[in-house]
Amino acid sequence: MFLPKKIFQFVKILQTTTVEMTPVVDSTKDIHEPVVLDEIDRRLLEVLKSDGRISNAALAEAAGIAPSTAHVRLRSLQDRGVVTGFLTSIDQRSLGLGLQAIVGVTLRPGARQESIVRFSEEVRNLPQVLQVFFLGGTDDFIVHIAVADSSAIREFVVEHLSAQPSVASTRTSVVFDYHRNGVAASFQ
Amino acid sequence: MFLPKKIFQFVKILQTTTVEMTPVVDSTKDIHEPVVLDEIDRRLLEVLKSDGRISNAALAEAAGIAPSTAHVRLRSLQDRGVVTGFLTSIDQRSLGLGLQAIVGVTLRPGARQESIVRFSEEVRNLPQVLQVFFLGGTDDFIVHIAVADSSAIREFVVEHLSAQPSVASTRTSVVFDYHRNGVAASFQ
DNA sequence: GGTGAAAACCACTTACT
DNA sequence: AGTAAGTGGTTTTCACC
Repeated sequence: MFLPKKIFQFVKILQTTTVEMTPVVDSTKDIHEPVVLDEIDRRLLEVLKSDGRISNAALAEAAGIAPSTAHVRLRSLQDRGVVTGFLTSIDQRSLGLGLQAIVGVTLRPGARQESIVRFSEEVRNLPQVLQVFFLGGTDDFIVHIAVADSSAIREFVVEHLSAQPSVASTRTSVVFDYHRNGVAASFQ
Repeated sequence: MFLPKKIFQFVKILQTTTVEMTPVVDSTKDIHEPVVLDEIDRRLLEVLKSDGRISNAALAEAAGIAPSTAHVRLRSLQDRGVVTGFLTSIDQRSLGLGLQAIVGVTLRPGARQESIVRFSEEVRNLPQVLQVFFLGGTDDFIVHIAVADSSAIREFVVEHLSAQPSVASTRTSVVFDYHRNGVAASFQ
């Protein structure tokens, strides 16, 4: 050994330290640390929930704080993952999609996990699809779609759902009325 | 605005258990005049759909038009009812609502219309409720809720759904995963 | 309907408490 | 963590094409 014993030990400590720190940093990505929201945060969210395009000045006034504070607060909410995006509510009829439906899908028990994953990813990226809920219960997932007419519903179900080997059955219900109170973030 | 008229029509359809969609479209009162969207409108909507807080300047550039034009266009889309609002997507866990569920509700055939109307209006304004779909099919409507834990699901179902005399049965499914492509406007 | 220019307005940073 | 002030940029109007 060319290094004195003391230095060798020191290096060892450094190596140990490095090895210990790395997993801690990595795991923080997955572990959801609890977000603490105070009264002002909640007031900001309450306003933003239904008016995502409000100006910072108006938002500040609604929450009773200075505009600069509101600005910092909102960015903090985004950084902490509380606010995950700003969306525009669009009347589907205007897009020529005057009919909405809920399709419940039951998968075959024997379906391979990989094919289910690939299938669900395909489904949720189809243009007709507004939302997909993956469930534990009777249905394995339900799909909320907007289409032009009833034949387009049938077309969607036959082409993209029933045709899949993983799918055991589907159950379609026409949406007669729809009401939304808030927008939940997609699961990460 | 809760538009009792529409609900009444919906209830009527349910009671006759005939899946007819024609009566739902109100042909007597406000006929929905067709909205014509050109290519620029569609480009604006495509951008706004997933970024409701984009600056007017950036929106204009994305659509290849002048900021002043984009401004007029967007206001026109709002005036014509194509864009019905700007919303903020909020992570429900941050609000202490770490569990989501879908509850399918079947109504008793003999339930009186008035009680059903009052009931549905109550349900859709509950704080736990994210969305309500009124359906023609097995379930009469389904409710998407976000709550703190599984006991809160049970509490919600028992207190606000099962307790109602109009309700014949409920079917609850826990949401394991959720994906949203766009936000549809609540039916008017 | 689309645009450029001007005025009003706002976002965002900095310095300070 | 909150605020006030400043500046650089943006929204919004309007006359004109």
